[in-house]
Amino acid sequence: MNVMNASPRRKELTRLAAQLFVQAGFDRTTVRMLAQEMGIKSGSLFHHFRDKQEILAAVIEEGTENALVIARKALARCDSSASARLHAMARAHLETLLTDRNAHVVALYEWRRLDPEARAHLSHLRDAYEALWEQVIDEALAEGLVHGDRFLVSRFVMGALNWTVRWYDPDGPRTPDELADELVAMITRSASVG
Amino acid sequence: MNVMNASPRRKELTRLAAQLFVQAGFDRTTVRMLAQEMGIKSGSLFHHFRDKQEILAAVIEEGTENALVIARKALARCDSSASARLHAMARAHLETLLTDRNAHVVALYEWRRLDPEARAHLSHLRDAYEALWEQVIDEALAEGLVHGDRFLVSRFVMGALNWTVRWYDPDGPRTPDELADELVAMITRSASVG
DNA sequence: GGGTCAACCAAGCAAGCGCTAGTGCAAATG
DNA sequence: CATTTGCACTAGCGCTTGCTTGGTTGACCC
Repeated sequence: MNVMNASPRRKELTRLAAQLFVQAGFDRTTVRMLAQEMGIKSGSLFHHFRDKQEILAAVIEEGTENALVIARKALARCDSSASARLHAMARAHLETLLTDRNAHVVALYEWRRLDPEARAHLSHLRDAYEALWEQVIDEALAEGLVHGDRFLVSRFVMGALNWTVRWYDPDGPRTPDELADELVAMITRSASVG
Repeated sequence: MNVMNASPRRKELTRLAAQLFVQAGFDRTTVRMLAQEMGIKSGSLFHHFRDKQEILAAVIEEGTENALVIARKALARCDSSASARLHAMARAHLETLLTDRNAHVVALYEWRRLDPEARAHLSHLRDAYEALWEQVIDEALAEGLVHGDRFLVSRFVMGALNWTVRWYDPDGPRTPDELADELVAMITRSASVG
């Protein structure tokens, strides 16, 4: 068995697994389906992953890590105004959500199927990501760009953004960036009112 | 077999099923688990429901119907200003979401497990509910209470509200009504800016 | 050119799954 | 009274599931 390394083969298999998990759901995706999609036999799967659970964990882990990387890059790239940083985070969030869509849909909908150990490990990753958001929201509150409770605002914003995976059509008229800007506009027009 | 009637017994079973579906997920909830929780044997289950799918459909149907009823009542009760109606919808949404929580969590997370026929039927119910929202948002746009695209605003708002099932703690300091008012405040402070 | 090792395969086990068939029985119905 | 109906039972069929086992292949290494 191949322990927990990150071979290129494993990455490819993880990507394929994410796709199937989205199409059929984790529980209804059988190891035989996974193997067939990967062009191997079901037994061979367990050379790459300890068990089916580990495949799920791998999918979610990679998606969340990508989200973290992209958000940090976006923040490093923009200037330090609260407005710019808020826009950057919203755009980065939708960028990962919609390009790495499969992995994130799995993370959103199959989280409860993780066993306790995997959930604990991945919780830390997710918390690190959410901490970025709360930090940016804090800055926006301090500049008077938005109003309200820091906890509530960040929850509402993330809810609105994550919900997009249920209705957004990449072939439609709107780009993810436009979406992000619209949301930020919706909650920041209040700025000059106080 | 008991066709599709709505006996009180069946309602009670549906409520219990919703609870189990939330705890374990639809696919991992076996008919034996359902039967045990209901105090009968697994075979007897199929006297009340045609198959397992029908139990899922019943759970979601009842939750959505309740949501519709409560939202309509709330709109009928409040005065006709866009602000009042917006608050009423948000409060009604959180009221159903958090009191009928099990059914709505199932609707949100297990929707894809419905077979095509059930999905088609329930889609109409859900569309009727969302139409209420879009109507109220339209009125708010017309009064200049909120700004932006009607489609986007309603999606963002419903996303923010539905996301609450993931983090809201009924034993915490905030009431659902406070939550609803905070969200409405977040998107309407922009009113006097234009 | 023997040894190593990741990658794969064929075959199948034990457990659990949704669901059916056939029956018992008390209350409602004529 | 006889019959129907509603609800529950027991027993188990037929199938799928995640995973294991034991072995083969071919590329690379000293």
